[in-house]
Amino acid sequence: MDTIVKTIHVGFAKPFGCHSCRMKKLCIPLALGSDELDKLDQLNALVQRKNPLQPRDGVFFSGDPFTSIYAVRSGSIKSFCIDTDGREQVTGFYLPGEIFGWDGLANDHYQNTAIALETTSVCEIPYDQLDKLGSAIPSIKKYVMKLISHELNADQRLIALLAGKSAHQKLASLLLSISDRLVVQGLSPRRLWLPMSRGEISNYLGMTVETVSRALSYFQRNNYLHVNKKDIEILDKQALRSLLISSDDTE
Amino acid sequence: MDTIVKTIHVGFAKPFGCHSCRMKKLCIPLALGSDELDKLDQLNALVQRKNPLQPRDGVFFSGDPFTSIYAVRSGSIKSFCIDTDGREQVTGFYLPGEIFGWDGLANDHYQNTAIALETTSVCEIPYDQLDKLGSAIPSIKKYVMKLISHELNADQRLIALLAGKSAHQKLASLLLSISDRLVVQGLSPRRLWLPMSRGEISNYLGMTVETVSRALSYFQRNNYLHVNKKDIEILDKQALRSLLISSDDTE
DNA sequence: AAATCGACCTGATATAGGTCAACTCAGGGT
DNA sequence: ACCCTGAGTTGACCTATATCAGGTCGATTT
Repeated sequence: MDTIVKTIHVGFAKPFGCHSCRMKKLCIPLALGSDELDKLDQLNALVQRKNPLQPRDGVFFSGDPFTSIYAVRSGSIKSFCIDTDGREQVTGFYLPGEIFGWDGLANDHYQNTAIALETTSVCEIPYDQLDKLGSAIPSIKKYVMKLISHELNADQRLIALLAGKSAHQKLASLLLSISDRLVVQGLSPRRLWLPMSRGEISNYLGMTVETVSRALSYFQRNNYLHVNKKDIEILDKQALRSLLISSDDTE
Repeated sequence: MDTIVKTIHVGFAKPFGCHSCRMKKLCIPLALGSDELDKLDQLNALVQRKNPLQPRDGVFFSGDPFTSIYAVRSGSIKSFCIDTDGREQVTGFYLPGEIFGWDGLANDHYQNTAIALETTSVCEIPYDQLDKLGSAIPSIKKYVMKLISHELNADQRLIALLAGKSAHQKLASLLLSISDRLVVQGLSPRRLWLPMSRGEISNYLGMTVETVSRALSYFQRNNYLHVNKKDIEILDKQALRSLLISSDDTE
């Protein structure tokens, strides 16, 4: 089966390429203006679709030479680094249509390790080729800058969250963020499946597993959510949002 | 006086340009390889040296259209954003030779506000011109990417700090970071002047003023530091470092 | 089906750091 | 010289969250 797919891929225009990818509305092809859609082939040519990853499989590891950025096609990715005292710090979760791997740019080596949280497929986009394409197509170049800068903004939002918010606020913020990102994929904003463990959530948000668990129970008790393991249904999105806009955390 | 300086600037090579800037070893000119130093004039041509800023003066404000990045020439800058609940969150401090303003790239508008912490002079580098120069000089383009990516890495270090470290560790980390950054300026790593208030430090590190104050007192009691208002002398750098590598926080 | 294991939840207790309040000190204005 | 004002420090107290210690449940192995 695998070899058949490979056979089809090799050679001419890839039938399963960016053209037919259900993420094309979110991903790099978005860089192309409507008058440049003919250039999609050029973009498509440099994207390497990888074999599916199993849970815990790595995409790249801290210290690896930086070669490429990656787009999530399906599944999900967590990235993390090991800080000075050997502790693992989760720095991001990436869902379908999202791009990761920029952190390697500064030192030509990835700072983070990126692993699959579930069965996941990613597209590899070699950076030097993307860069060349950027020189030829200004809209690509501009879009690349935007993607990086977007990552910067995401990190700064996380900084504000970690520096200033309570456990309930942090968790509400993460759930709402995931919900929003499911919406742009065309999925329901109410039902969500958390691909990461409680431990990974707690690490990302700078708290303990117990606190995450208790916060989820609290949200459930107050009918903000219905929680069933990693399956979450948002019952009262407004309540979660209001946790964030005021400091009113009281029941 | 102002007009005289302007007159001198206009026309040919600027006598106070990048050539003579004492930060040129740290700043954008670093992008040029030794065989490209003749191109420094091109770079120099697009840099606009601004009049000195007074404390609290803004360089740009959240929401302003993104036009330029900025380099600190002397003095210091803090950048901050206002998050969902109206709270101010400090996202960075910038010392001489450091570049700020990248966060505007994502939305063509600055997300942060940047203000001077003391009497400060900055150089404005219009982004579209820098970008054009990048197309002509590959080393510039590469360097620009590195600068942005550096900012990403800095944010991720801050995330790890905020998510996982104690108050003592956070403060030690900031002090060591500032010390390191003074060294690259050729200044003493032991004596430092903190241009920001205790409140700004505490906000940046996600804690309260009182805790910052107590942590400084603790460091002083243990002869890690000598503290005199904003004047800090590092007496035992190794002790501060060891706070970071193990979780051994005990006296 | 018994045993093992890992992820998650919950309760009891401890503590780091937040909150509140008082005080000092250094400018700056009049 | 006097009062303000705002930044910083310190102490007393309190609370959100960490820590510790069992539990439950479901999946996997034997």
